[in-house]
Amino acid sequence: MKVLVIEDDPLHRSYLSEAVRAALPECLHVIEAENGLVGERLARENKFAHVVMDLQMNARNGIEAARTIWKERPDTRILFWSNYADEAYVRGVSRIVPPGAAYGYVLKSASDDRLKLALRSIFIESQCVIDREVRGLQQRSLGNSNGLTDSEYEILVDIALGLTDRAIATRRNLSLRSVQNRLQRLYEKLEVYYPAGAAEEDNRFNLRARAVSIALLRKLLNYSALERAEAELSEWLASH
Amino acid sequence: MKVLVIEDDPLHRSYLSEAVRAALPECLHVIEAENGLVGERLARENKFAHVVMDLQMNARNGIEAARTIWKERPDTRILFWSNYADEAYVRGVSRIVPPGAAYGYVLKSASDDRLKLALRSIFIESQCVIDREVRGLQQRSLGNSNGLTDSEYEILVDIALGLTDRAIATRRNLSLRSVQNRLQRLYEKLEVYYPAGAAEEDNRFNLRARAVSIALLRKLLNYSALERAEAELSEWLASH
DNA sequence: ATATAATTTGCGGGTTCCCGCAAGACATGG
DNA sequence: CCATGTCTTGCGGGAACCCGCAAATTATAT
Repeated sequence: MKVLVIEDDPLHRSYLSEAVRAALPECLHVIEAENGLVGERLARENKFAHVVMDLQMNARNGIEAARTIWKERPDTRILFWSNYADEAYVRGVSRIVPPGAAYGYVLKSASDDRLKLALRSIFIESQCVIDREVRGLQQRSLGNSNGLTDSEYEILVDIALGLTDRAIATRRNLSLRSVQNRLQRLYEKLEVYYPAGAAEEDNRFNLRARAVSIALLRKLLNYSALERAEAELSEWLASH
Repeated sequence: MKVLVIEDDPLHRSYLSEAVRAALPECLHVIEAENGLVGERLARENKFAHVVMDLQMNARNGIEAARTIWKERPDTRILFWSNYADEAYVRGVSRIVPPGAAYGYVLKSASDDRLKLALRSIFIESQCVIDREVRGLQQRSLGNSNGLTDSEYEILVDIALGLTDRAIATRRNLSLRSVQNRLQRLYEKLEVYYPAGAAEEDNRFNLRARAVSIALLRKLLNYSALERAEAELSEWLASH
């Protein structure tokens, strides 16, 4: 068995390699990559079936790397090892995992044992291992209670990118009014209207901008999500 | 000499303590804190004059911690050891450093030697040591060339928080038109208008929202800056 | 002190946003 | 089949945004 470790922090990288070697004595080779780009290349050249990677990396973000790896070999088993359980990350991962693939999401704050157990479960038993905290987010985002639906999340990203209603309408093939309709529901979900005990008559807030602000503060959005969305947008803009 | 180390990642924390001990043999005690809150408390109780800390921490962000530490003892020497040189961080630090205080800003990607040299320069020689990359940002943000002035940055933060023009006007003691004036200049600086070779007639972008988006992508703003601004805002809202 | 530049403010208007109302489209289930 | 619920679309209008123009104020420099 060979395992590819993709992580840009040197300390974390060596810790992770050590953990892999300890948890998987049957693992003969542990190869390290210091960012997503190198990771993608190594995965392609050496046909790794087992990968463990960070999500937040400078050169190329973990979600991007995972997407291309999975696109080329959908049966690759990937364990995400991240500092954060931002909903933006969790959504990003859920969006790209191929049907039936085995993957895992473990927080860096987890204990040594949890990490090693996860490594064995995923790479040996082909089982999905999702950190409890992360699991909670997934559930909540499915069950409507205070979680955004896909269409609401989509339009949230669109206004965060700075698109006008009209631009969103043409991009998503909707009428102008539908876009505004979805925005209304987004504003309700995000509780933009009366920010927890404020005055009633004066709207201090620009709803559109406030929605983005709240989403960022609640970590429904983060830098990496914006970055990906921006890339998709410029792609779409190019094809008019 | 006693040194206080504030860093929430265990691996980085022990690495940092080790570096301090190696660079400063005259240092008798190295005390560790695992987040900003604990760090503040220890600094207050033990009257540390030498602190090295991370900026991005969960419980309480490094900038907040540094502000309260400096407020209580302005002669404290603080070395910031951060993963990122986001302009948002650099601005945040510049804003709180007391006049004449010795401080440093070193990136985690710097070599062992650079870190140790910085530790000695600041703690022994009382000299400021700013990473070259960070220094570059500071210069650029002072020299107007493509950098935002303080008032432009201020209004950027205000629209990122989701305030209306009117709300900004009352908060900053300006007329409505002045607010919009500043916004115009902000939009010019951020190049919101014609995004590098797009169509001429159709404005796909909502300028206000796009400005925030661009600022986030360029790291003029980040989560921690937003968080601080939000705290200040709710304080101001309370006092009407 | 006077010229020059940069900010601030008011006015007016075109555009976009925000949304109530109401009618159609679509699915799900009895 | 109809009932019910969710989603979409059009219309219309009030509010907010964006900004050109021009006068007044303030800063900066020579």
